[in-house]
Amino acid sequence: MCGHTHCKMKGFLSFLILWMLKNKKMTGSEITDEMEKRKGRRFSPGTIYPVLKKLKDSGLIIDDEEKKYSLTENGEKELNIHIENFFRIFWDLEEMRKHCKCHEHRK
Amino acid sequence: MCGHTHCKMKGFLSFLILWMLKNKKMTGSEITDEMEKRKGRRFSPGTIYPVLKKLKDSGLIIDDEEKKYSLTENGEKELNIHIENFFRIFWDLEEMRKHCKCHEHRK
DNA sequence: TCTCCAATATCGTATTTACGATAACAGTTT
DNA sequence: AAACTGTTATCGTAAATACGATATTGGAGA
Repeated sequence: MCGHTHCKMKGFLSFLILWMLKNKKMTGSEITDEMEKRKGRRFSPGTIYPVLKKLKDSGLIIDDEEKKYSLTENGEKELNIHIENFFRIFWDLEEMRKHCKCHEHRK
Repeated sequence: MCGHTHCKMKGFLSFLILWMLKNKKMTGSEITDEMEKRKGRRFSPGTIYPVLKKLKDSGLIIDDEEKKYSLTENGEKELNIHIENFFRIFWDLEEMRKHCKCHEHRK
């Protein structure tokens, strides 16, 4: 997939994890699977779990006996802030989408 | 602006610069100004100019006598790839926007 | 020409993000 | 209990991204 390009756009993994957990409790491996669908490439465990640990230590997510993670109240607040920022930065997303005629992925 | 949060979401600066240049020739300082509007915070010159240099060295952008940068053909191609990837990763943006009732920033 | 000023550029470093390898752990099956 | 398997977790390191300070450049005006 995605050929060799120059800007790698690192840096929205924890944001996406928060977003995914907003909709559904998930385990680490479920998160890994879902991320793969989005990115096209599989993140290594050495990427996912440290992020989960960081988010947990920061009090943004918690896990239950089954290792299913979900958002805390703070996590929810922080997610909202991030979404706000995100749409301020990318305020012209619609134009961008039109530009490349991006056919809805995954509908 | 944006209070202290945990995930910093670095990593879309060169992407955004390519996108901005798609629409309009710009100088370094114009790019800095525009980025400030998006991010809410001013990037330091030590951030902007190295990125411009990298993009130029990679043949994605060129500058004219007036130091106005614009996309090359390769730059255009690469931008399109990035946009494709972007919308695959964030395929559920609409849901996200609805979720936070993000009032359109900036018209 | 000389001075001033903003824009541009570079340097060294800090921080963040991600990787690969490997280890610990839990549940199943034999 | 022992071996197997997939998930979870940690460690050290590499790469990407951004910062702050500083240097350089190129006019505009005195």
